[in-house]
Amino acid sequence: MVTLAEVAQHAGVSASTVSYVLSGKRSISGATRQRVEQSIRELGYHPNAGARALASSRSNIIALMIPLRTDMYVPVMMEIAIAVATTARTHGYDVLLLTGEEGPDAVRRVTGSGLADAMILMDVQLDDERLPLLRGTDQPSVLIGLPADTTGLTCVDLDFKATGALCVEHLAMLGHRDIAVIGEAPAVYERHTGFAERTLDGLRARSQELGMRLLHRPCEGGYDAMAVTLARILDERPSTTGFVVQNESAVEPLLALLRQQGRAVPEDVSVVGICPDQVATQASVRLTSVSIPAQEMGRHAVEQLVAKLDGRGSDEVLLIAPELTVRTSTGPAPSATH
Amino acid sequence: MVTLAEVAQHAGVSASTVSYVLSGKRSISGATRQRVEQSIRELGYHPNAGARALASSRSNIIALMIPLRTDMYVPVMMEIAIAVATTARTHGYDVLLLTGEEGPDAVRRVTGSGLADAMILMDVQLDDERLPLLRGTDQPSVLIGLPADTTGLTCVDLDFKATGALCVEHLAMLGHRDIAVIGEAPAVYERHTGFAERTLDGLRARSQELGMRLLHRPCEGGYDAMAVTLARILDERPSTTGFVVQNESAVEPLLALLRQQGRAVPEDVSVVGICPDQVATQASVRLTSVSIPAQEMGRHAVEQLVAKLDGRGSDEVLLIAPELTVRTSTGPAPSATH
DNA sequence: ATAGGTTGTCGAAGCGCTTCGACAGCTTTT
DNA sequence: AAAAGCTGTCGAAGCGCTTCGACAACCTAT
Repeated sequence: MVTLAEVAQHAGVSASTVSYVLSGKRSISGATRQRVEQSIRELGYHPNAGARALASSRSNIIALMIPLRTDMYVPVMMEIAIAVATTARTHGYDVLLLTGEEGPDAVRRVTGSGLADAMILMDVQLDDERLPLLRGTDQPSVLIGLPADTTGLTCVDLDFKATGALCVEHLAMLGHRDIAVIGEAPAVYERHTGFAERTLDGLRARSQELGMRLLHRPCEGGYDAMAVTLARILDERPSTTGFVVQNESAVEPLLALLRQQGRAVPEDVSVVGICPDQVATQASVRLTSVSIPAQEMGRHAVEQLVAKLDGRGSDEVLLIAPELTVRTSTGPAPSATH
Repeated sequence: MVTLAEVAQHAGVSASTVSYVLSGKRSISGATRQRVEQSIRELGYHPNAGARALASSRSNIIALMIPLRTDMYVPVMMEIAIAVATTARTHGYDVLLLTGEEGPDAVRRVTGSGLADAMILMDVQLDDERLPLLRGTDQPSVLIGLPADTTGLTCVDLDFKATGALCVEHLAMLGHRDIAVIGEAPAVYERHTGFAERTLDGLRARSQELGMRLLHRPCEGGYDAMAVTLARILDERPSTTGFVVQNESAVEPLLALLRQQGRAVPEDVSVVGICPDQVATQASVRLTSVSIPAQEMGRHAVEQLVAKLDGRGSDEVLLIAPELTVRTSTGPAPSATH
């Protein structure tokens, strides 16, 4: 293991000079810099992370807490995680992966031990028990998702309320009057996950404003659960012509079931998805959808954090405006006179 | 920030004693231990990770390198990552998330800087460029996946060759003679990903032994790609009655297309999947499948690594025996006289 | 009673780095 | 020509922990 001191000796300078070459915190003459860089290369020197962390009280690590359960949005989580890791590297940070399992203890542990300089939390619940800890520490953090009370917190999320409204508007514009929402699994609502409730708010508020009738049914993913849910919906409200699907693992089952029942998409019923673009374009019908900007959220979260660590940046809530892409799963409502 | 020294003072012992209480590396009297533990609790002490790493040259971190691209097996990757993180925690380790993006450089960086004590590599290619580096260092590592040459390496993977054979055997037993394999995306084969080729080996070898005819076609995920591939297969070999699907994002499209063409599953054609159980049970037909034991692989990888770090353990290749679960997507081949 | 073991604790050295103050050698200002 | 300001470099202190050797204090055996 090559040390700073060895590099210094090899280059004929003092240890501190090498350190300053590395950090750029003091000016170094071109000649010296080159000599040092040459030695670093020749010796294959890598700064020791532990020593660096100890001396500077900076670990250059960002902790990312992902949910343990995989009952929703797995591809989204993965995309966010990858975006976080990639963006972090461009700023010289590495990413520590924490699972939700430890809960608040993980926050304490990471904060207390100086393992990470900052944290990103995913799968935030409306009244998340980790929040008091975040507020009580001076370690920067960013939430991906929105809790009930955001004071003193920095958050990024898709504007799910606007998303709900946008879906409704699109269907309204096409003349649909009775619409149904295929929601997330019941468990997601039970644990009060912000995005699910906010979407519903948006859907309800806008459909009321527009004089539409809306049915909301939670639904586990998969074919069987979807079959039951769809039957119930069509039984209760046979006039339903528009669907908004939030649970991405219900998308394909819904399309298959509709087909099976002889309901053509988009001629007889329209379907709008809230899902990553990949899901929308790979479905059996190219889905009109509001995409979930996973990458953007991950990237933004890291950049906020880096700004804070550099003393710039501040607490703020960024709600990304939803964008609806029209594909081939939505069309004019079948005329009522038909 | 509370330090060891403060705890020591508070408990009326020396710093080293506190350290030994924490590590258990020397025997400490019950009375002293309790006093120290009490002080730790009262002061809310957390050992500083950097200092610990520096002094002990152990970071208690395991690096996990996941693939950057998400063109395959996203849920599997996620499950492995979560299993790794969870298992690592039970052994006192944290997990550092690296993306494949940096390639071999990441290995050098982590090894050189002592950021992590060990690494787990996923998405290993037959002739992976990271392997020489692993062999050239004394840092323990485990591969999830199998390269061409495993000398000096520790690997875990599903026995994909046996998996291929098992799928063929199952279909053979049911009387199928002409079978088709829906493979991974062409890109996966182009970069020589071990598991894809090994599966194919197993499929080919066993079908030849059993006198079956086999067609293999790579296939991107999604409905459109699957439609093209299926049409080609049925055009070339209309007598095909058995399908083996390796690309999990082709499962549902295939089922939908078969249904659409009036081919009943399992009466007219049988389908075997190679995918996580969740995919198999959530499909529109409950899929007979060989499951991918993501959790088991993640857990085993960590345990191997921990064993190595403790001086136990050795290089070995663990191929997990495949298990085929019969569900409702396979049945006897339609009789030839029909 | 004495040599030889244990057991529990302490002090000090050091892990490899960052950073602060000092200062020599310049250049610029007055 | 002296004062003032830059630049580039160095030495030393110290970050918070682990670990090694030392050594009291006690417990066996002989």
